[in-house]
Amino acid sequence: MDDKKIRNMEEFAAVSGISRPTLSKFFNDPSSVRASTRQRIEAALDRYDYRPNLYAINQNRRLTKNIGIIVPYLADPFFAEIARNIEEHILSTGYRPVLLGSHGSPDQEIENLENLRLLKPAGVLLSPLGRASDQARIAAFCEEVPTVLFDANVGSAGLAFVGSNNDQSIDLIVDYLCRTGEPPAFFEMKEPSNPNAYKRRHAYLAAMERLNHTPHLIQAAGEGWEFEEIGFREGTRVVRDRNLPTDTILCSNDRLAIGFLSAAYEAGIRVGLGTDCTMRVAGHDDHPFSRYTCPTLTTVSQDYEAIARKSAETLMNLIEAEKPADSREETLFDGRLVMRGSA
Amino acid sequence: MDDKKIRNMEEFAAVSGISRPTLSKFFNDPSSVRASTRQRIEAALDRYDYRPNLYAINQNRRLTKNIGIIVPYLADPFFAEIARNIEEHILSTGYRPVLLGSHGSPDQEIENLENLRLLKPAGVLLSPLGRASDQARIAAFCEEVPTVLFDANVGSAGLAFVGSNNDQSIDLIVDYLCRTGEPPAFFEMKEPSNPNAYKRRHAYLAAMERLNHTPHLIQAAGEGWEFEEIGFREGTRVVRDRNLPTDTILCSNDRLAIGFLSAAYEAGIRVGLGTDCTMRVAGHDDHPFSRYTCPTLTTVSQDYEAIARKSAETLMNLIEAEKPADSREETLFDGRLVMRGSA
DNA sequence: CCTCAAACTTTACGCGCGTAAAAAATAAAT
DNA sequence: ATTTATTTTTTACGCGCGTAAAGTTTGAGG
Repeated sequence: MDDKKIRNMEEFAAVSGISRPTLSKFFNDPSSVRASTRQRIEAALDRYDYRPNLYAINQNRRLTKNIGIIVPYLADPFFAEIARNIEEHILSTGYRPVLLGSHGSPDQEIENLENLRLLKPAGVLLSPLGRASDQARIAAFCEEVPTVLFDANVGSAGLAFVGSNNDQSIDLIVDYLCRTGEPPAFFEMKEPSNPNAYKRRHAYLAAMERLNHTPHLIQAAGEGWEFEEIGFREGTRVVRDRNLPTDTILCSNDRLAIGFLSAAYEAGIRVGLGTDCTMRVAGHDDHPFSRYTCPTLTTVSQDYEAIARKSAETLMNLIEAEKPADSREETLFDGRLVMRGSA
Repeated sequence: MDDKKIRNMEEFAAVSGISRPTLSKFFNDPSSVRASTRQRIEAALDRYDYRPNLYAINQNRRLTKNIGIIVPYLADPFFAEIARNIEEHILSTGYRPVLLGSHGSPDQEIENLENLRLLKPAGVLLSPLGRASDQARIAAFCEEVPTVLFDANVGSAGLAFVGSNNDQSIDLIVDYLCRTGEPPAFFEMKEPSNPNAYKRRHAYLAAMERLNHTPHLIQAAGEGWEFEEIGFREGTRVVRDRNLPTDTILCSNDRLAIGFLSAAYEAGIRVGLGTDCTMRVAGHDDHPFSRYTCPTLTTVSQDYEAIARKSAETLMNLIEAEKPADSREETLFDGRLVMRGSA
């Protein structure tokens, strides 16, 4: 590695003996130059360390190789995990992922969109906050930038949607719970921030009706993304009052269930399937922590990997195709029952 | 909002009646123009929506307003949380945070550094992987870009370090555990990836010696960042073998403790302070989930907010000062005992 | 060896903005 | 009203790269 500093493509052209336009072609797509030329360039590249100026490259492009990824809450391992998966897929296609978290705040979400717009991204993968989102501005953004929504739908914004099939997954676990014990009550937030929560509520009601059981909703007050806290608080109330028509609780998501299980433990109530247990609790999502709750949490898995892959693939196809796409594709992945100790 | 599209600063100068160089000054620092001029510009800004081209702005700058933030593992809520705090501080100073996660991979860590270098950031806040990190390349990077390390130290790279005082915090909890029951054994990974883990081990040994107790290390095999999994696996073994000289376990971090508690629960061992409990378990970090374990986890808190604030402030000071800094500042924050149900 | 398409070189311009220098306008103080 | 310091305008150049056009070289196939 020669220590001479290469300041721009001109200088690199001089030392490598390749003309600047050819170098430019190479950096945009190495396979676009003759193999022998590529080798000469690559040889020069590891003698002199030169990388094209990112800002100069993108200044004249209408679109860059950036792909924006926005998730509502990075401190939630579910989203951190799915974001990680998406990043990998983006990288493997030669694009550059740019990850932004909205911290549960609609203002931050809009600001993230604004900042992304300045980056002139080729496309965006957006998991919106949901109910709190500024629908109009998200829709406006989607008009300008090819955007695929995942996990949560907001109106019909975006070119496509990838999520999980709440009808199927809730049906699955309600069915399981009814087959193996008392039919479940449904534990959720009264005013969920996430649209999936509404779908799950309806799916629960429908499943119970189908099985000829009386549904029972337990709705916790509370705002924001501190689901464990809310689950704990309301769970404490539920087990104290003991006026449930059932011993089985299906939580709208695992984070609520984690809080609920903690509350049950503190109250001295044994949860699970053993003869000494007086309650069953199930969740939804297969959250990374759900295998370490006490007892381990029976839940329905969301296929993180599949959602990440499909979202990324769909976006890349739309970008490469360049045509405005004939219709808005919606892909829903089925959940899989994960039987553990709690139900 | 007029619908006429403004394509560049030239056009915005035309419609706003302000010359381009003055606009340029304004966008770099609104307070650098006369108040009346600023008002005219701002008036124009909300009639026409124009934002300067990010790439053109940065092309001619040696440094940008970007601040890189690299954490070893974004799916760990501890790092997600601290990153969120740092982002807020950065934003409040008018800089732009760029968050990158290394996914526990040294290669990814180096790649993150490379990518950041292309962004010409004004500075970087780096929480390195630790033992697995490519020390030489990190040191080289720190020579080029003003970098402040946090959470984990790597050699003496970087202009400053901000972390927690493991000596103090471990001392604190060992002292507490010894005062209130049997002296603790120390549960950790045999070859921890994080340098804090080594400090904590030594702090434990020193504290036990000071209190005239025989130390006892329980070292779990395993690699990577799946600490709960490792804690669960090794915890299962520990409670099965039952050959401990003590009923008290101090875990090197909360994530190990979470796994350990789960293992104890599965084995039917009651952990906590009650008369029916046969074991005490404590952790370290005050991980976001530690208040929802069963029982709730007694631990030592790391002051997330303080570490985030101090890291950001230190970096900003170094950037504004521009002088190469006389010495490498190390700031360690004390832990605070968080007494919950497990010990 | 020749042919010819593909790949490369040379030359040149443009992108949107930073910024320097000199001239002009404005605001504050005498 | 005049002086003076501050701010703005005018003019002009440069940054590093994309890319178009025209000319030249390369190498595969006959």
